[in-house]
Amino acid sequence: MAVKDWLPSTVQAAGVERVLSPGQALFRLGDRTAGIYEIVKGQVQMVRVDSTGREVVLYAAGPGEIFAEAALFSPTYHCDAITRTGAVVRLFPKAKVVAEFRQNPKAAEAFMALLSREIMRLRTRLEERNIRSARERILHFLALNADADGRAVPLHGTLKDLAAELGLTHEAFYRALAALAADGEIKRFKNRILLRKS
Amino acid sequence: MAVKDWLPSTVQAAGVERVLSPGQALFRLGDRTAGIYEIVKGQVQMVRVDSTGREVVLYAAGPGEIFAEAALFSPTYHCDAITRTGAVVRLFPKAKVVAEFRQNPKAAEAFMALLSREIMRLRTRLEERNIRSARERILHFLALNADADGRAVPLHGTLKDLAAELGLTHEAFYRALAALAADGEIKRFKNRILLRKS
DNA sequence: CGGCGTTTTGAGAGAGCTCAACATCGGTGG
DNA sequence: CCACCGATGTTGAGCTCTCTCAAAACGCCG
Repeated sequence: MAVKDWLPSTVQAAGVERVLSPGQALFRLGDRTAGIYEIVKGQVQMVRVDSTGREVVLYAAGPGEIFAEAALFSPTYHCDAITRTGAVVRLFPKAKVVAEFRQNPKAAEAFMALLSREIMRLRTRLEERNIRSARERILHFLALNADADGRAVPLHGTLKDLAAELGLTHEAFYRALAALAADGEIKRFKNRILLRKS
Repeated sequence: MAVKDWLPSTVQAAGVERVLSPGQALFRLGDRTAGIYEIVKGQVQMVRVDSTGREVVLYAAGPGEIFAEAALFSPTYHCDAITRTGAVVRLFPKAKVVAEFRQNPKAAEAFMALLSREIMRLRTRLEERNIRSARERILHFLALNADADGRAVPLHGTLKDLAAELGLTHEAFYRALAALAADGEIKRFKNRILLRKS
């Protein structure tokens, strides 16, 4: 998922960092596409303005994420990218990236594989959201994020972040977690959760 | 989105149709990957079995959708694909597709562009689900699916299907639609919805 | 120690879900 | 042509679950 794992070093070297202050736009709808971005720090929102002038958020990207991949295949951007809180991003120039893909099928394949995996991840998260019950949604997540042994689930960010990723308020999430622990379905630890043995 | 719009005709010609009866598996976890599939009719679920033996649905793909793209870049499948209701699918053999990508960078780029667009669509749908209110979620959808004029939204499947796509029960969806129409926010027609002029 | 963000628990209200009944539409066959 | 049937579309009533607002305990870091 991280850029360094798939982008050839020649292209990585061409990455340019840019610091954005709160409220600043990274690009606007109609701008000529510069390349793809990786978020180093902060958050960037993809925003479109609808016919009534209201802002519609397409997506909020966070640290480590790559976004505007579609820019590689379009002459202009199709939405605005704005950071509310300020952010640091790294730009990989379109020309470099596309040239690399053309002369190096391996790199192209690696990129396709990356995109495919991202699609799968997104579809899974979407399916997750179809589960109404907080309890069941959490179990769905845990089942799919368990280690090889199928029991230990490593936790990365804070629980609060995880609640947001699951589309729950943190209160509902904490309560459901507590209930699962009380029922013996899970055991909670510092940075991981253990699922009950079958 | 449809296969015929991006897949080179040489590869398209290699497509093989297959009819699945209800409950039948298209492939199983660990099977050698055969290629990518397009769903012609019916529905196919991607399923993984968790450590407790419970089935966890990763994704449910419907007519017109392409799935198992990741199979192109992996020797084996990472989940089961099963149809509950029966389905017709078309298989595009991995070897043909990959060979085409290697010798035809244009085809590879078209595929990357397709994947990128799918990612954007999925991210948008995910963002949509973060909107709790049925009314606001529907407005979000309408704003982003309006025609060039920004007012007319064409409807494709049934309203019931749309409700499911938005993650709402059809009742809640119908009610919210009725309320929007009553408030003059939208006007409903046979196969489209008109948004109120700004 | 002091301050900030996370984690936790409480109480209440509201929104959407569930179950249910009915209307409407399109297709099928007598 | 009409009766029938299934699926979609629509509305009602009640309930449950999550959200919201609130407050407090906890842990971490300067």
